[in-house]
Amino acid sequence: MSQKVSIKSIAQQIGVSNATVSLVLNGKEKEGRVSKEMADKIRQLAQELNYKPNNLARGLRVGRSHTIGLIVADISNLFFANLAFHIQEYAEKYGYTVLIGNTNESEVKSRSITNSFMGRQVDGLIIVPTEDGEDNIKSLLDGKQPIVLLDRWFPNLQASHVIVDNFRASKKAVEYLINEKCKRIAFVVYDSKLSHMLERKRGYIKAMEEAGIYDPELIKEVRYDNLKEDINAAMEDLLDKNKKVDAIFFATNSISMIGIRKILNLKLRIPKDIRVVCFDKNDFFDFTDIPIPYIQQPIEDMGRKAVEVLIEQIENKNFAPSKIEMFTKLSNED
Amino acid sequence: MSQKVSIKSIAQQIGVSNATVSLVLNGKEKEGRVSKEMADKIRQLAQELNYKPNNLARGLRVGRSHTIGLIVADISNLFFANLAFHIQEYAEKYGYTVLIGNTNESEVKSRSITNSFMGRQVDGLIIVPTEDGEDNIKSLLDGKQPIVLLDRWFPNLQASHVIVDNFRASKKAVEYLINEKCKRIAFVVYDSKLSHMLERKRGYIKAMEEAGIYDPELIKEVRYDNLKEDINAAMEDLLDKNKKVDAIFFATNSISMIGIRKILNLKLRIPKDIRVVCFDKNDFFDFTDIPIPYIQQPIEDMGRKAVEVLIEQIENKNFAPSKIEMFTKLSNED
DNA sequence: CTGAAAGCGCTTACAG
DNA sequence: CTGAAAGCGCTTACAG
Repeated sequence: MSQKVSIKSIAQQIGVSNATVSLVLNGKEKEGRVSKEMADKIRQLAQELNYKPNNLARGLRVGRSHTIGLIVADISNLFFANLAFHIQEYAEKYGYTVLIGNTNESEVKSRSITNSFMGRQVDGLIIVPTEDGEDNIKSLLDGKQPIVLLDRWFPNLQASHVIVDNFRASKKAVEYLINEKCKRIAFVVYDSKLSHMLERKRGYIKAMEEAGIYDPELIKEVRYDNLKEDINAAMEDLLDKNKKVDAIFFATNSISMIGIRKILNLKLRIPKDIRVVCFDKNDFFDFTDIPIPYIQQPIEDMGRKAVEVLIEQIENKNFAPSKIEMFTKLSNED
Repeated sequence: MSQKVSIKSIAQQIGVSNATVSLVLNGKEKEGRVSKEMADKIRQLAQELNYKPNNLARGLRVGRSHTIGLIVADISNLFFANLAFHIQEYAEKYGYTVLIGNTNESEVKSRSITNSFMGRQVDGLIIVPTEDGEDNIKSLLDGKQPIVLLDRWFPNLQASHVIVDNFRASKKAVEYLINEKCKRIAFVVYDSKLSHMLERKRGYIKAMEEAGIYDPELIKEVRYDNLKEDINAAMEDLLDKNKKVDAIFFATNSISMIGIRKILNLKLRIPKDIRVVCFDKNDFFDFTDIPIPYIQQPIEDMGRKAVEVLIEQIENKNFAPSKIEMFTKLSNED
């Protein structure tokens, strides 16, 4: 029943044109110079009939859907879930609805989601790109599609992005450990060519080199699609007495999650036997006396900025790309 | 550029009608009895021009958007994030895209999301309803809108739902504690009239009564919008020596998260000083030697069922409501 | 085998 | 002050 109420049906009942009803219902009665009485009559009937505008039709007509697509690696990862939450909140504030897609770090999946979202006429995309995603992003850019990359970006592309100071953060985290007298600091990181991983690795190496204690053997690269096994193997290797590793820096929350569990399973104590620092926090940090300093990302601000930059682009197609790098801090500093 | 490729432009370039192009591109050439040559020609040009169908327009015409709305309390809560993940996966399998909204347990927010989603012509809704949501659900039902309630439901409404065996699970959890010789078992639960909370409370009371150890003072109700303070106060009261509480059953993961932290802050040991059982797990359970049995919900299956039931309804409007109650188990049983 | 037309619900020039 | 018409991109009867 109520589904059937359209501008047309209201117009017919009152005996007025569709245009008049549309004008009034969009609060543009002044432009249309509709009489106050008629406007009130229309509004009242619309209310009575419980009229709900069809935004699909509106979008088709005005060429804008007021929908944005958000493409993340995995919404069930806390980092992305929090990002998604804030992105939705801010998008809503600006009158946009958010479609969410999960790539699971697969570029094939990423493309199919992109296509599906484009088919749904999203006005723009916020994308956490995958490792082989550069070509796809490039063609979106070429097609003048408003996009903003999030968390990761491609140095060769003129795409807007919102990221954190991965190099600096990583370097600081390692320097903190060095300051705490650690000499053999290991680094567990994704085997990935993505910018954020490369930068975190570069920060680690830089700090180690400056301290004159860099040893490539202390870097362990793990694969996303074999994560648990790779991390466990890496940890067993690193924690071998002969390696004399006295600290481990984990490059992401998903890695630290598994890595720390392994340390505890091996009955090693943190920080007595080994020190630990992580990029990003995990929920469980709050539930333990174990001191685990971590690099804090400004998740809400990242989400907000991503939305704002995207909407700027949507509403002004000639907007120059915004490249935003946000600051992180170590959880134990002020 | 590429945005501009439509069925019409393809039709014009080839010199054929829109209908023919539409038929071919939808693989309905047999129905239209289009010649193989023409069909190939059309397909090829569509490919060359990188034609992407406009699903908004299609949806407007056929009266189905192939979009479903998912309304949860908070996507940054792990339970809902996991549900959302699986719901998206299954929805995609059936060719549906998912819109996600967060109510933060506010019925006002819930209504505004519902309205927004309806305006976007979702084909159906999967809803985790809020406390005062019954009226709103009822009117959706009256409007023949396909919906399925998730996690919580309203006994008085003929609405499809996917829930778990809250009463039984709760009773079993308490019986487990009783079996472990606990006598003063407390229960921390939301102050809520929602079905799942009432059932969990009923299960607790039933088990306590059967054992002849029920004491209303052992039940603490906490408010969603003052969660941390209420739980901390409740815990301090319960853990007062005079109360002799020897076990606590937490009714949700969000409650146990704060409650357990409080126990640890008070330097009490689990299970030595106090035993704990939870509804739902938290990430950090894996990172501690503390034994915390919890009631395991079949999250993926819940998501899958919700999608399947909804799509059944969408595709067959006369489908009778499906009321699905799924089994949980205690994490330490087989 | 294919075209012409109508219509989904809406908005926006244009005309009077 | 208001109406008639066109058109967003698509699909579906209908006609030939």
